[in-house]
Amino acid sequence: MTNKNVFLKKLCMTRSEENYIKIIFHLGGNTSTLISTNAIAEQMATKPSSVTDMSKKLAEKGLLHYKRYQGVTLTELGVKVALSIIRKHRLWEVFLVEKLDFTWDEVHEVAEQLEHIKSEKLIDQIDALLGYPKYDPHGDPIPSKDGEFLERDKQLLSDMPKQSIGVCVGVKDTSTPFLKFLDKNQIALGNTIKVLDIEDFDQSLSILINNKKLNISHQIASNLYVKKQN
Amino acid sequence: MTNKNVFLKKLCMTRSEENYIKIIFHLGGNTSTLISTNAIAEQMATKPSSVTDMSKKLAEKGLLHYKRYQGVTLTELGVKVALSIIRKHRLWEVFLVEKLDFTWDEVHEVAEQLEHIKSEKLIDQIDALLGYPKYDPHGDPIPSKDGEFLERDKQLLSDMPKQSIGVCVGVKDTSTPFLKFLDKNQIALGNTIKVLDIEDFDQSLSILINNKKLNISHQIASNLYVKKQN
DNA sequence: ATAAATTTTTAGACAAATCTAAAAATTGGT
DNA sequence: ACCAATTTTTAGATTTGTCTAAAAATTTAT
Ligand SMILES: [Mn+2]
Ligand SMILES: [Mn+2]
Ligand SMILES: [Mn+2]
Ligand SMILES: [Mn+2]
Repeated sequence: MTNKNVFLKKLCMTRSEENYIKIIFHLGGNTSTLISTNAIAEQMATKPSSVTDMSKKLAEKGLLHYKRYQGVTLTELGVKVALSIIRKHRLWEVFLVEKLDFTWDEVHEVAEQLEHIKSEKLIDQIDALLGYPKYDPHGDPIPSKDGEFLERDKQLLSDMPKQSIGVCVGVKDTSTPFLKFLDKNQIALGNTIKVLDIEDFDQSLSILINNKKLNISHQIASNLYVKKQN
Repeated sequence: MTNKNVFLKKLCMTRSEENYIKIIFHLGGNTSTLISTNAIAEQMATKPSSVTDMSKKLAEKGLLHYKRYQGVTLTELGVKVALSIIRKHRLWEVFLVEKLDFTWDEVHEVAEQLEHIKSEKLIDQIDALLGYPKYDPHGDPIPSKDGEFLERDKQLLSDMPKQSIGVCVGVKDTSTPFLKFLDKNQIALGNTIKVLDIEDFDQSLSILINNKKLNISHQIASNLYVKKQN
């Protein structure tokens, strides 16, 4: 067991603290970019004053660097914690889809709860049961036990040129309406998509998927990730 | 969906409230027996004054009957809530043992967390995945979705007469030391036990299990449930 | 450079769940 | 029936995480 994992074990984090760390990570706090109080407040659906209070507490605990009026960045330890929560969230999502017949628009809400369960054995066994999956149902990468993960080579469908071909590998928007729309139009991860045409007027696309022609708006295309075929 | 299940859905219960309801049920609050403030405090590892506060809140919510200085009993709704938590707890315990290779002494701690996850679909799918089990790893019955469950025909091994035969169906003590002791001596649920002799001096038993003779103390026998063979 | 707008922090309050200490009610022994 | 012991409740304080309103710092615009 690494030295960092020992710290992880001793740290006792409340559910609220864990949610702050996770959201700061998603806002880019893993790099040295400073994350603003307001940005965190918006994501947490809370007030900036609450964020300030929590930032002080998390800095005290060694999870982030906080300078008044500047913003925060995660410490190395903070990144570790963030990755461990994201790992749990995404593994539970896979579990729900693979083992319990959940649809990909139902899993997020439940995973938000399950990600806070404290048991190292539990999540490692779930990982094993699932065969150590690399990606969650939305195409997002699952960090390994020691925090490693590969960001996939992907781009937005809306950034693909005419006549190019790609494989659908993820979604940017994970809202139920968007995912239901994809289901209705039989667009799923793994499908091959060819961009037939892009309309000058509104950037809407004509694509070939499942051997069928389909017209989709720019907004749809800008929320679908594909891996370009060379 | 029954009328009561509709109530269950609307009720939003905190983790602490759920734990109080569960413990009151286990103390016998499903009958009309009054449960004392002190008894609840002891089980909850909290102070009587805290129990009084919570009793008022839960009575306000319609989950229990509370009369000052008298004690509490669960309402019909309170019993429903208790059974739904116990159902979740025990199903998760089965899941951990059957699907994730947990041992029967490891499951309780994790189930204490998992029992509070809010998702009807989640627990119903776990139930289905497990093949609708009737008993948990410790031999305790699992309430069905609508709160029905059979208490098993069982008695303590220490209450069995000489020469009688029974099948081990449950444990009274679920502590790790006791369960580890049973593992070490290869005593498991489902095993047939014959009482060969009972020592007058200390009530220790000589039993036949797995075709081997074994001596166990009265304390061990008084924490093992068996179903008597006719 | 100064003023205006925005962001962030502070100060003080609140709800939930807990605690301690003291008061009130109940129970039990004689 | 009385006193003493026990149980239970009340009153007031504490911690966590949040809020509002006001003050302070920073950023943007003129
Ligand atoms: Mn998610
Ligand atoms: Mn996801
Ligand atoms: Mn248990
Ligand atoms: Mn059990």
